[in-house]
Amino acid sequence: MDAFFASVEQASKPSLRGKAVVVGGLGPRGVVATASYEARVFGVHSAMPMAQARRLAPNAAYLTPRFAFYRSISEQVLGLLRALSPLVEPLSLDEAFVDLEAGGAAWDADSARLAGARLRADIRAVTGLTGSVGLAASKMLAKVASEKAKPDGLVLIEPGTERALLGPMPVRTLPGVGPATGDHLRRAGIHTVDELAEAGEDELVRLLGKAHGHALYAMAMAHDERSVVAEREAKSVSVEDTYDVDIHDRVRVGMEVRRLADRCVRRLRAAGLSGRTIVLKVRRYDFSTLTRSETLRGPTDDPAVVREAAARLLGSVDTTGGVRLLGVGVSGLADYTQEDLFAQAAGAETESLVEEPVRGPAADQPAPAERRWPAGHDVRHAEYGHGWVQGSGLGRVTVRFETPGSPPGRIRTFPTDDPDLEPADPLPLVHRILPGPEDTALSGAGADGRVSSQAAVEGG
DNA sequence: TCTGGGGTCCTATTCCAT
DNA sequence: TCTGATGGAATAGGACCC
Repeated sequence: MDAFFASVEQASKPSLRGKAVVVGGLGPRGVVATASYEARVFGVHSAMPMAQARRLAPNAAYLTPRFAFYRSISEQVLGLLRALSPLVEPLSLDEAFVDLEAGGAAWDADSARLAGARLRADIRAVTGLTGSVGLAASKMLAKVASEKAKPDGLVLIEPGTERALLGPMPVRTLPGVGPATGDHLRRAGIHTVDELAEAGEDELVRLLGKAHGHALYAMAMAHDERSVVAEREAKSVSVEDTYDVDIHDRVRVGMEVRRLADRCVRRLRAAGLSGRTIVLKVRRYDFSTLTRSETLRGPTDDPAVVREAAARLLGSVDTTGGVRLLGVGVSGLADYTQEDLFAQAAGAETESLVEEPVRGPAADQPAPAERRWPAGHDVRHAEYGHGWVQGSGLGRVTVRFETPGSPPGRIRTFPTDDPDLEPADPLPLVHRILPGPEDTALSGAGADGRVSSQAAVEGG
């Protein structure tokens, strides 16, 4: 999906269409999650500190992400992909691999192109958003193709043309080559994919280590046999918070670690999992990051056990000077049903004591006397109807009243505690006009394939 | 300028068991 | 019993991805 978060916001909010939109954390230490293409013109891009984005594009709209809404749209798109093939591998909310051949949706270049074009049209019809499609014989090449395709395009890499296409590209275009590997290679005089191939496998292994070296050489040769795997099981669950200002107080640090442990356990349980290894993450005032971990005798999903382990781990790190981020994670995951019976029995008493305060809504936020109005989130006003928060502060909240189907709306300002104003759920982006059954049916032309064909639907 | 949150995978080191 | 080789698990850190 193209500039996914920002595009969703533009589709939701008519007044933002064609304008610079930046979605990300709005706190003093936020970073950009997605910038609309209009905002990218000013040099704003993902992972950039928000403060810098604001200097570059002071007039852009700045919004906090609405992950639940993005997830629901992502599910709609995944539904379209699964109609093409049972082999769909999501990479993130806005990106997935599809094995078109396995689904019989494509068997050669022409049928793949057709399926890709149909898919793009269907994505637009169902979500109102644009997606880009990369078609090629492997995951790696499909990804490269989808990068070239966006925004709002389709690129197919013809079998046989792969090496010629990749050769002149900078090494950084290969997935898995980030800043560190890029620098490493540059210092060795390797700038393009051709130069990677020329360097040879042994040299790359010497430079980058065994796994990375072999993988990179294979990619440079346009060689990638990895298959599309539909269901990958989670290997870890973690939560972390960056604080607006560094925490110096040890007691406060301890409290935060406990809260994070509880949040992590709630996520763990919601997924029906338990885990054996508890990980504490600490980012200090100077951005140095360290982790400490402890492996239990068996998997647990007991909040008290995770809290205690996290607290023990905290004891082994020096936090003088201040802490900017804390995180708690659990890995070594097991099915909930494999839970140690002894721990469950023992937990029966402690848990009810322990968990109640955890679940309480007020447990996390000390005293949310004031209602929160995050920028970009939906609201409903008794008189003016549906709108979204443009901004808030100083006891006031500014709302723009408009909906996906309306013309750009008007702005009004209210006291933050106005009883007529309440948070609302997002409205669907596409108002369906009596959806006929064939509207979404889109089954790939049934046939079995020979030529391997992968598609990546991709965002940016 | 001042760096999020949620993950995956790889590497090096240490420890322990055989 | 001491020593060494080997290998797996645990631990810590780092690169990378969206």
